Amino acid sequence: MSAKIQPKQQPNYRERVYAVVRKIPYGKVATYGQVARMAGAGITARMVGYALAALSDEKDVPWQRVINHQGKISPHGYGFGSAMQETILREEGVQFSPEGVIDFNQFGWQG
DNA sequence: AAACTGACTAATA
DNA sequence: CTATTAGCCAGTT
Repeated sequence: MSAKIQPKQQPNYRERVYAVVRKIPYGKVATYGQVARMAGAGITARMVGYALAALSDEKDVPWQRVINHQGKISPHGYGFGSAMQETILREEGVQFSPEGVIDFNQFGWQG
């Protein structure tokens, strides 16, 4: 019997990160550290970034709503991915300061 | 297997 | 306010 199928873990830490990111409501933003803490122990701010980077084109995850704790968008890599992120957030109603900073007091997700 | 890198944060100076 | 250092852990080379 039996058979214990799956010889391996499934619990991808990424799934936990995505689950939290999906919870971010429209028009709100959260920091990597915040998401990491909500995802539970074992998840660090960097892991959130890796998970999102590995995400790729999953539209099921509002990765654009995740920003760094400075209230700004972190520089990605090549291309203007970060610029696109700002555009998307503006579309959602998020306002940016002249410096490109988002006011957590107004748009920060309080979960 | 060791070394390097990376969408981060917090603490210190 | 900026700059620097350390901690963090997974994925890649």
